[in-house]
Amino acid sequence: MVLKKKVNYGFSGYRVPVIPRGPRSVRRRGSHKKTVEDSQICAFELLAAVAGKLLLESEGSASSDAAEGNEPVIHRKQEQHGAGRTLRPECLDQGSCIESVSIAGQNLKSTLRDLPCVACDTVLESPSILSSSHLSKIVGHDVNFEISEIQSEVEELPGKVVGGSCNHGESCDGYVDNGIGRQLKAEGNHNRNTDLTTANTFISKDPMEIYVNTHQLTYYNSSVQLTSHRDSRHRNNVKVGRRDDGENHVGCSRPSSKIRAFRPQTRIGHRRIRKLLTSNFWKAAPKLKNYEFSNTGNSESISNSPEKGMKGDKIGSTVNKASGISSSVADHQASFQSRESHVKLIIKSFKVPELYIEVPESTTVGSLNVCNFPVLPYVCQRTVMEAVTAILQGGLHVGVLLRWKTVKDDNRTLLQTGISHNENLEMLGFTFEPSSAIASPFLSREILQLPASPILELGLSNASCDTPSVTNADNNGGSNHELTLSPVDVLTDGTAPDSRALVALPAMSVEALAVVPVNPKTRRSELVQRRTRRPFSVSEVEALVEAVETLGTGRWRDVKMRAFENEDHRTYVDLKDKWKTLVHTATIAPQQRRGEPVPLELLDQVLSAHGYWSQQQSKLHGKHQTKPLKISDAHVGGV
DNA sequence: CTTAGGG
DNA sequence: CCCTAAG
Repeated sequence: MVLKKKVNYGFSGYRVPVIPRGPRSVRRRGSHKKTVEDSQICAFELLAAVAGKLLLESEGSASSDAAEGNEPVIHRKQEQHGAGRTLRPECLDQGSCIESVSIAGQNLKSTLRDLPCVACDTVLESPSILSSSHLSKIVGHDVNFEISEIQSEVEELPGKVVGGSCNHGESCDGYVDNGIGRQLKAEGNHNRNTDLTTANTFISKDPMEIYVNTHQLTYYNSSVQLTSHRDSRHRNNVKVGRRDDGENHVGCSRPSSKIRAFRPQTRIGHRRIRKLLTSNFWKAAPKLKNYEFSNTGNSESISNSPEKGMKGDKIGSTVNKASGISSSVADHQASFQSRESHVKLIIKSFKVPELYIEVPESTTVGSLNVCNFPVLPYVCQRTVMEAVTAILQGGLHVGVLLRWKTVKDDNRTLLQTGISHNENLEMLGFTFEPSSAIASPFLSREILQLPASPILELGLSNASCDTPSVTNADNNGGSNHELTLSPVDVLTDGTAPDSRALVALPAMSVEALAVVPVNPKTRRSELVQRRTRRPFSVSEVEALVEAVETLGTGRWRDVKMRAFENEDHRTYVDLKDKWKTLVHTATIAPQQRRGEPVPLELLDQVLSAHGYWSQQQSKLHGKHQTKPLKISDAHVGGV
């Protein structure tokens, strides 16, 4: 808030306003210098949160996934890099300290770790290479981890849970019966964890390794990457977010290929997510036709088909399309004997898309089930874990994208589709779409804002002009969420410089979010809290009045910049609203006024300024805007 | 993103 | 304060 010299006008002569109001397009926007957020701290916070959780989880959990490590693994380097299970405090001060955290009790490790290593040595005759059994296993395995932890909640939430993977083209129609005897089923998933009926049986023996970089949490190399940043606009909240840094890669063993990441819809950043979560989200839910919410009674049955439910609107055409083919799975075995050229694909890693966790200040620490991790007392590990869990537990649908287009025909061969052993695999991508529509709800209990269901896209291309745009954007001060389109820097894993890689890319599924609310009315209060009320102080009013006197009533942004630049909790809309109320207050009888009394003098100023600008506005009507103020000529007569 | 208004 | 239509 900035208090400036009072401007007297109207009675004692008005001073020509500073900036004539011109076309907005012409007026410069002023400096959008938002301080670069301290992403490192946040990253660490996230790490800490996760780490704490993981550490706890790891306690008492066996660690051997070898039993299931039958999948062919190629490119699996550094996987042991993060074998350690401790988080070193020293990292706090390091700018690029990479630590690993092992997570036990979750199957992520084996699955995620292997996921990137999915090598299609065998020829897959079906286009759905990605849906090969390997992937299915991996994903399915992974996806269902920790269901036990949220089981109780699952039971309360209608929704569908798709098995982590589907085999042989079967549709992934796992679902959750919301009845009393609700069960989680994963149809079509004949791999491990096929039966989700007893959800709580999914206890991974394999620790999940997380490589953490203080700057960004990274599930590196066959890992899921999590990065975080802080949104300056929501400093009142604790958030754990992911930044769109592209460092996930899926590799294709094919030399000569180059990697590029493409992120068709990365634009869906915090802001948008927030928007969805805060308003549209709830309203949209009722519109869904493929879901039935019946948490209130009667049948309570819910069924939703990802393919149907995902179609429809707004975001993610890619996603939607992808879902269309996600349920098909190539018959890995059948193609095994083929002697055709093989297309080798390796998914080295992929990152978890948006992890958006927002916790209001008013939330008590206890309610968050705070972890005992010293670093981040206010971020509850559980919250973070649930966020992750919610994203993956429901399973993933895999879609194939070729040159940004969804490959819909599952029956065509890879060759026919254009994915051949000889050609450069151009922009071959995969989409990992969370198949669980009920994932988010689990978080709602303690996370006030749900993370959007993510879609992981694995893109492959031979483009060589990879440009790490992330860096620039990050330094751009503020618009971290706007990182889009730019190719993500390719990580070739050093040892395989020529290998192609699929880059995991995030995307958001709006539809998925829309499906979440079981009971909109209830959820809303839980998830989207109103900002805490913050009555304007007299000094703030003074600053506001002063600014408005100078700038007028139609330039709230400028008013904000001028007088409340450093008060993030006061948006220009707030200022506008306050002015509105001030005018109203000044208009009504003193007896009717409430709240902290505003000095009469100020109210008088409000009144006069309001009157002046209103008049000015009317005067301007039809006149040149470049000469809005002619007051000097015709001094507004005194009173 | 901003404005302008209604809720 | 929130939500939205408009620009």
